[in-house]
Amino acid sequence: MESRCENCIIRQFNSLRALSKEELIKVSNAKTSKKVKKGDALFLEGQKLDGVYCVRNGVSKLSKLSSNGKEQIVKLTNIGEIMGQRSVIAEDYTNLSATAINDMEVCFIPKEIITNTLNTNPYFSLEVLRHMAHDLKEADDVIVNMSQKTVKQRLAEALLYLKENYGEDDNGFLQLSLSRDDYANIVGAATESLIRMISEFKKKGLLKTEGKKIGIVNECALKELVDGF
Amino acid sequence: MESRCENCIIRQFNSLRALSKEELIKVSNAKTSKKVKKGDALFLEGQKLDGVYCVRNGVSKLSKLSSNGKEQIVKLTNIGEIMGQRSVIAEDYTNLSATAINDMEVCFIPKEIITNTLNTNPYFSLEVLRHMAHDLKEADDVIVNMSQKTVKQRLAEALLYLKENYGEDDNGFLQLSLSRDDYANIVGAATESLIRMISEFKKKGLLKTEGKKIGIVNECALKELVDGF
DNA sequence: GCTAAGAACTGACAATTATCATGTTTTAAA
DNA sequence: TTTAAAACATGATAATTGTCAGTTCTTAGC
Repeated sequence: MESRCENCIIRQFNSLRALSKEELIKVSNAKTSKKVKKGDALFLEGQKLDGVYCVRNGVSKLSKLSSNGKEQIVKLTNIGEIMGQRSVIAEDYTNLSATAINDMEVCFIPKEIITNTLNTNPYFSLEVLRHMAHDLKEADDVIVNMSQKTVKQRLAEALLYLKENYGEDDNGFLQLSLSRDDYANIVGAATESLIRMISEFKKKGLLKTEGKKIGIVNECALKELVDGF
Repeated sequence: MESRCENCIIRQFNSLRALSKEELIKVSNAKTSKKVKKGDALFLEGQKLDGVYCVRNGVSKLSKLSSNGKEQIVKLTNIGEIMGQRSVIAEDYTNLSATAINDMEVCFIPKEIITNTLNTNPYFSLEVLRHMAHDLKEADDVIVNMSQKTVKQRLAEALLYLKENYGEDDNGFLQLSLSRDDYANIVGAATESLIRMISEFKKKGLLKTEGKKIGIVNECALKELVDGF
């Protein structure tokens, strides 16, 4: 009982919305659905991708290993996002690994369909271009944050981002629950440093925790922290 | 005595090579040439661009101010590169400032020409897409470097990059001469720290300096430094 | 429910990097 | 050529962040 792209609301959020009905039918016929368990990899850095992944459900982290063996998370995906575009377009190995943070449903679209459509439908190209332009801008922002902000500021920013993008549960805890390790790899700090910072925020009444769950208590204070007090 | 894009070798290096003869003629008729003095800005962060700049000569830095007032250099341009694409495509304000590092000659191409061509020539779109994909990959690499490598490693990497991309003069000094401030803003460190590091490298026989000029003496040692000794 | 594995956490300490203060050299303009 | 401004450089010190060594808490599998 496969669902059809033509009826999929999610495509409104990504570049597939630029496709004509005929093109969508082609995509739908070629695509395969896939379930990915929490913790499993969708693809690994350095692999060659045969297509792109469209996220129907769940969240994944895009990360890269540095030469010292530490992981750096470059981006978290949202529902509707397409992963692996960069690599397919540049006909290049992926520069990032994708790992499911919670259980995911994704659709795999073979690269031939994508490249064909890019060659024939300029609206699609343009749409992909816009998305990539957006990613590039965000990447620039991350660069500046990494080099100019303290771990404290980057953590504050990350927490606000998580609330903004993935929401919170009924008890005011962040919906997306990451390990402390993941937090450290987003912020770009040692896990111990990160944990200490969370404790500090908790002591100051900015956060609350319950097991691995984290909740934002004083959002304003966090926002002030982001641009140095 | 304006030169014509049709005869310009430089376009081989950028996405304009995907244009047909007729399209090139249109571009050439619409473009204006411009000289930019060392230190002058081509555009500023937050501006709306009416077109893109094609670099004929000289080098510029693309940078962003962080909230603490420090500048972070995100990228140095090469000859043939097109600046401002991201902003024109996303119909967005620029997220970066562009400043000439030495005297430059650039061609300004109005955005209407660019967007029109994007809408009608899928090869052009694809070519732009490839370039943007490449930039995105590089940006990811910078993120990882910023968060996982030490200042020492990032400096070593920057120096090797400068040699690789802009060459050295007859006496073995880097052709592109940057201020210590610029180095600090590339590497993402305080200027004093950066200067200290250069002194250290010099003491260890990795570099030589003469005024502001820097020359690489022991390239192998620098390369080893990049991935932790 | 018990238990082992792995997260989460804490402390002590070391390394890295920033800041402030100050002196020296270079550069460019009068 | 002089001179003021800017760039370069160094020392002393403080702040930030990482590392190592360990303890406690959680959780999944038996």
